[in-house]
Amino acid sequence: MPVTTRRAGLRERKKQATREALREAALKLALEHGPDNVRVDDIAEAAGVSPRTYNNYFSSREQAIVAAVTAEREARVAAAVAARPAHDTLAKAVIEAVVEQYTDQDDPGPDALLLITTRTSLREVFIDSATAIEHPLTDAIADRLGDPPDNTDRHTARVLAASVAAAVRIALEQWVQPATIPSTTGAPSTTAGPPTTADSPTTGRLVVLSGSLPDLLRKALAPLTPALDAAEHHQR
Amino acid sequence: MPVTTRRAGLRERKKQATREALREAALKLALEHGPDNVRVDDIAEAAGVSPRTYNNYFSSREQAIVAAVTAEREARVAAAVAARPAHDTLAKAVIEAVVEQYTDQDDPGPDALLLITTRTSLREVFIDSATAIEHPLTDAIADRLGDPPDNTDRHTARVLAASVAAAVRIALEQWVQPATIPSTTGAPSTTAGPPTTADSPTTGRLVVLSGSLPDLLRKALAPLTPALDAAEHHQR
DNA sequence: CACGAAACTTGCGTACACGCAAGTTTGCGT
DNA sequence: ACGCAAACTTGCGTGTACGCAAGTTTCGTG
Repeated sequence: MPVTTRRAGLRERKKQATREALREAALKLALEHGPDNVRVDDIAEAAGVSPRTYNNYFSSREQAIVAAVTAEREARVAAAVAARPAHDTLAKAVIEAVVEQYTDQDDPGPDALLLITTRTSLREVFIDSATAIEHPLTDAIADRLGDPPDNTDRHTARVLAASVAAAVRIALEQWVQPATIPSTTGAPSTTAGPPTTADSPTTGRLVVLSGSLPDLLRKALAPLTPALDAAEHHQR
Repeated sequence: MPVTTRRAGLRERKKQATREALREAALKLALEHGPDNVRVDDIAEAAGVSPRTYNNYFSSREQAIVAAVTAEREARVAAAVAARPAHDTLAKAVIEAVVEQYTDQDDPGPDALLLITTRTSLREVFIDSATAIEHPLTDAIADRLGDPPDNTDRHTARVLAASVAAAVRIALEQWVQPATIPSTTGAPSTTAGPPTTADSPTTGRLVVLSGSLPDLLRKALAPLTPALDAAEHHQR
């Protein structure tokens, strides 16, 4: 092994480079030509890989664009929880870590956010991206609860992490909500009819980000505080 | 309007009939020829509709098969919560309703369950089906909390419902888990490589349903009890 | 330093999802 | 009873997802 490979393998770095290239190419093209006028072939070409390779990294066209905005928040949230002082309540640690990581976003740029909030499919993927924190967060919470590392169950930690993820999801949902929607409460297949047309096609940026994200996050996480506290007290 | 149309419109009934026909056709064919040897065209043909219509009812091939097993559990869970006696704790109402509805399943048949647990893609859709209870459950919980009906926020109810859904999802996940998996902790695109091969292709029914579903549900829901209780007390 | 295995890329082929613009059915108002 | 509008179905066309079986690169090891 020559000194040229400084850290953690060349392979891994190339992979990350490709991933980032795809992310940024996707976002750039989407901003330039509009999200619907970008085919995966374009993204792949702009990133210098084959279209097939694109799908080795992202399983849908929207994921790449959204990934450019969310970057690797999942891992960072979990790390932030672990980094909170030990005397913090579990509830406080989680809430502060989440708010912190979603606030000091490395500014995706307001244009990128507009892009995502405008198109329904992008909104959905963006909102669902919150569930990605579930697994890392499970580890972080289990750690704080003092769970034995070999314990494969970790019921409580898993449920709490999933609940936190769900709360974050709801906060994001409210944040990017296009003002007041008509109805659309049921499952995606409730109406069944082909009038599955768009929501606001050329309405042109009427979406307003309702409320500040930190506030929404705190409000959404507040109801979970009792559960987090209880888990903490019960465990020790 | 002649007396022939007895209740709730002919249109609606036809739609439900088509939906059910598709569900059952999908399950039947999947059981006969194996889940991979069934194309949507086959399902559509067996149900007597065009392939295009299939996608007006289900947005993926797996959804129809899973829907045949889960039927309309979402709505029934919400109804069950509303039906619990008024003196019940919110926590108790929710837990009992969930357990009840997932226990007295109109027996999908063990073969159907095996089918779902065997194939990874089916497992995923099945597990995700738990999130469908979120919206009905939000209404039911908001109702019990005495939220004003015009209140469009209902932060607490939404978060609690989402958390319950997440807990149910985790219980189902554990229930259909194929024994002990190696790792697979990260997001679906973490490994990135095309070695995206199957998990247990011809292993032939080695999956064992670990533990009884009611037990798993109660264990998963238990950590949320404090949050449910707190919401209830705070609201009145 | 060379070699073999494992990881990754890529082209190909197939199946799928879905917008669109007809054509058909249902249901409601008059 | 008639007719129109909304709901639903369907064929078509395009773009997308992904298994497979090469070809290529990386990496550990003797």
